[in-house]
Amino acid sequence: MSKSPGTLEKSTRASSDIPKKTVYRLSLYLRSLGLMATKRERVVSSAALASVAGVQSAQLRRDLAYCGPLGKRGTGYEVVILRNRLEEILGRASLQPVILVGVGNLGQALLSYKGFAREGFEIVAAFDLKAQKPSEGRLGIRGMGSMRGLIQRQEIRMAILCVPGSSAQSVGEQLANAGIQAILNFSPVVLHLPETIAVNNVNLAIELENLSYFAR
Amino acid sequence: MSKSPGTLEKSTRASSDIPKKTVYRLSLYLRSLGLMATKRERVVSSAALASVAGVQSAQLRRDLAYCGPLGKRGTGYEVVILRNRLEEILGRASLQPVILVGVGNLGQALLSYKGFAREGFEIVAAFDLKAQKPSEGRLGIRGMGSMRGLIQRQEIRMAILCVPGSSAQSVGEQLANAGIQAILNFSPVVLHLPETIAVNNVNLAIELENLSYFAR
DNA sequence: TAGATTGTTAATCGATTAACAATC
DNA sequence: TAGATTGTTAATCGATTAACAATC
Repeated sequence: MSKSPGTLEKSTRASSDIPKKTVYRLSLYLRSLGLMATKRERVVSSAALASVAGVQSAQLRRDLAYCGPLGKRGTGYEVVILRNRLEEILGRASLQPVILVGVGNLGQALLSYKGFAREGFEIVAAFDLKAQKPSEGRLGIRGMGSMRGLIQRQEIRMAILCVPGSSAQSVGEQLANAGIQAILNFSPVVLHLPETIAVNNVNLAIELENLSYFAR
Repeated sequence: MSKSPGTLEKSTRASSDIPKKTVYRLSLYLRSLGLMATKRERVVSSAALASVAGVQSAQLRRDLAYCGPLGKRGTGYEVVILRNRLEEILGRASLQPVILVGVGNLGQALLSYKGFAREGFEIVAAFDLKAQKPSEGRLGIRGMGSMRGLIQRQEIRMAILCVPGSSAQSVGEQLANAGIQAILNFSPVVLHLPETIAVNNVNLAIELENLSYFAR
């Protein structure tokens, strides 16, 4: 998933020693813990947390083992302590600046989506072939020419890629050359980039097509 | 993912005998073949097609083996024939009607996204707590009360779920009860539904969080 | 025929799960 | 102490890859 991917596996490159799939599930656990924290729940067992996150308890314990010993045998895990530890590991402490490239139909939609900000990611700039002046509360759209400079000046690490398939590879290369480390790729092609660049693919058309197969 | 997913595995339930991950990759191959067909390429080897799709040639051949013998030894695969066969298997011949539930920030964005239609999926109705009259070229938004009836009258099989996490489980159950077979779930919670319902999860916040981990 | 490439089997790899000793 | 639940090891399962015989 997707993985989904659903769906399916979607990315390349391992950075630390935590397996990619485990890292993904840590995010899942983190969200479930957030829910429990707001309900003022103090401790949670691996069985309970696993059930909310939709995994097996053995898998959850194995995943958490990568984060060091965090639970208390016979009792379970302290919700807030575990949450804080996962936030630390996933690097959620800091607000991450992100750029968005390709402001067509989907790009426009994602620009106006407030869910990213809510989770600690700020879209600091948007780029497209045709630049546009900023307007009432709307981020301006810059021409592609200024992309490289901005990435380097502001030390941006992450990009959301929403350009058409026909230009995705070339824009992906520009991003990589400018120093971008990680790309969330919504374009409908597989990018061929150096292994040091992490790429997660989200292909909405394939997700639907995939579902339609399983819906008979 | 990509889940890819990125990222991760994202769905439940097997319908036929083709593995879920293979089905997903078949969609990937289909898109690469489309590209080649427009370039008037006649035949393609497993090595060439695999490279475009970003997989190993052995994996591609194994995936295609589920679709029956399609290639010619010593030569490769005929682009158009293979494409047609994959479309047939994935059930892309027919246009699939889909409903969208939850027209908040992201739902609104997806409603205006034209990529779905381009791939053979038509959003035939949208639902939200607050109904809205249709306007200039814009689909009307119906109240939740009319959802069940419409699903059953029009025999809708697929739904895109964009409601907040707090109501996702309950709306998911309503969809399942009304006869929906497959759900593309954008809400940030794991749905607990009967195994007969296929669910693909797309969690944009987790995708970004996941990338930020690998971007150091 | 010689060269190329498929379809398929067997080997490898990695991820999930079961089981249980450690221990709170 | 008795009961519960973790952390971890070993067993299982599934998916990927390498290798090659079949064959165009």
